[in-house]
Order: sequence, then structure tokens, then C-alpha cells
Amino acid sequence: MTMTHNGLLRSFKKRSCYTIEFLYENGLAEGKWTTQADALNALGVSQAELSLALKLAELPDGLIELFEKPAEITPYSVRVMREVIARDGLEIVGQRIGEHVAAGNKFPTRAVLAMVKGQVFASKQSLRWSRESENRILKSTLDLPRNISHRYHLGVAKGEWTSYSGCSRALNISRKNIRDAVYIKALWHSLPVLFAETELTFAVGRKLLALDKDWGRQVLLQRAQSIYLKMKGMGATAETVLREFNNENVRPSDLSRVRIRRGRGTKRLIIECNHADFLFQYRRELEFAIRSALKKITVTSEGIEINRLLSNHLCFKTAAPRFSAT
DNA sequence: AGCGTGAGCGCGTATTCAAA
DNA sequence: TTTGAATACGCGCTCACGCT
Repeated sequence: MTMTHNGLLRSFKKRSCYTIEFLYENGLAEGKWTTQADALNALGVSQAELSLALKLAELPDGLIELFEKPAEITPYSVRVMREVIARDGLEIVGQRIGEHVAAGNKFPTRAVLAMVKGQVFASKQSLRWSRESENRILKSTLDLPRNISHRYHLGVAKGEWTSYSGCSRALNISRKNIRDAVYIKALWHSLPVLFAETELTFAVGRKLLALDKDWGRQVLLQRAQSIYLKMKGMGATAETVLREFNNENVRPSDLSRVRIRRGRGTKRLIIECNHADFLFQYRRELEFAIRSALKKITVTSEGIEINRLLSNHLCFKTAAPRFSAT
């Protein structure tokens, strides 16, 4: 009989509180033992484990129901939960799990323990909007950091996984991409909105992460704030913003040599300037500005006057349309 | 050069054993 | 029964490597 019990318990991957309790109570009823100590050998568990297994029933209502597989709750899990309750108090733990108990949600062991310990943070928010958007996320491309991050947090909230690794296995996305996506998304939220979120690709996001790592969050935030103030409402692209972070953008004051002269024949004007390549990106805006400037000029104006107005326009309104004049 | 990937490292957590 | 400590294990992180 002893061997049977031993074999029974050993055959479980993890030692189950319910099994231990059942066998112990059974043995008591049958008179096989009268104390916990006498039962240890037969049950094949330590006295500490037996003690904790029997404490399972004392856990607050609803907690056990959170487990996907209550039959697999181990004495160690009971210990963790008891310790957290003793440390943080029943009320706090109740707040952490209440929402899910009420909703009748089920989670794997790790997820329940993480929740009891108060480690499930951002994930709760994902659950809130999960209903209407889960399918959309799954069906739409997962390749933007925003989507992957949402999916990750959603999975944590629903107990599908508790780690990047678990998520990686489930979604067949590399662990690194998941981690980066979560980091990128978190970083994005801590910064002012500098460009459209649809432009927040992995490439862009990783560059931001690199800056965050190099400079530290505080410096990055300061730079972001000043860029935000400078470029607010200009619809800057992610590329421009990154250039701005790296001080690679040309400023109006850098365009010190802007000169317009006649080209060959009667149909060419040549714009001379430093940073010609940079300015060339804005040729459409330049053309537009020239046309609108011409409209304001009377036909009878002097050629010199035209030249002056044009160059004023180029310098301050067109040449660097994405920056405010400083 | 930039990007993604995988191996190895260090750390925190889970588990077990032992003593108070 | 609780608490402390040792050990096992899994995870995230970094870095080097190879590919595009």
C-alpha cells in the first residue's frame, strides 16, 4: 500500500495539494495513521508540504477558482499566496484579484501567483479593450511594435503566458522582437507625441531605444520635450524627428548662403546654397512658395524687388518649412 | 551599415531540504 | 508549523555573428 501511495504521488509532475489532502484524510479515516508525522513516509511528502497542502482550504474565497487547474496547485503555491497575504494584507490581495474572480477568469499557476503578488501591471489595460479589438489584432498584421506589445500584454492579462519566452512560443515570434516591441511601446508612451504612431516601426523604435540607452531616460525626455515644442503641429515624419534627435537637421541659420541667379537661357533660375541636398528634399514646397510669392508681386514691380521678396520667402518660410524660425 | 538571431551569462524565482 | 538556506530552473539581457 505504501508503495502504491508513493507511486501515485510520484507519478504527478507536481505534487498536488488536493491529492495530498485526500490521501492524508483517507489514511486518517482508515486508521493508517493518527498524526501528520506518521503519514509522511506513506505519502512521500515532507512534513512542510503536508502542512501547506492542508492550508489550501484556508485561502480566501475565489482565489482557488482563479486557477485553471486547481488540482495542480502545489504546496509551494499555497506558501507563496499565504506569504503575500500575510505581508500585503487580505484587502490588497483582494483588490488585485477581485476583477478576475468576478469575471470568472482562469489562469495558469504562474499567472495567478504573479497577480496575487501584484506583478500584473500594464496587462490589465489590455484586457479592457480586448473584447472588441482582439480579433482585429490577430487578423491584422502583427508586425508593428504597437500590435505585438498589445498582444503580449493581452496574453499576460488572460493568462496565456507570463513571459516573453512563453509569448514567443505561442505566437511564433522571436523573443527579442516581443521584448523590443514592449519596450518600444512603453518608451513611446513616456514621450510626447512627436510623429504618427503608424510610423513607429521596429527600425524607428529601436533607434529610439538606442538613444534611451545612450543618453538615459531623463536626457531623452528633455530632448523630446524641446523637439515637441519646436515641431508641434508640423506633421513631422519619424525620420525628421530622429534626425532632429541627432542634430542632423539643417536649421534656417545654417542656410547662410542662399543665392538665386539666372541660368542659361530665359527659363532657368539657379538656387545656390549650402546643404543643397537637404534643401532639394523640399523642392515641392519651394516651387509652391515661389508661385505664391509671385502672386503677391505686382506686374510692374522692379526685378530687384522680386529678387528680394523671393529670397526672403525662401529663407524664412520655405527652405526649412518644418522648423519654426528661431 | 543595419538588422535579426542564437548562445551564454547572470539573476531572480521555484522547489526542496532542514532546522528552529 | 514556520522559517531559513541550498539547489534547480527558467528567464531576460547582452553580445557576437551572419545575412541582407
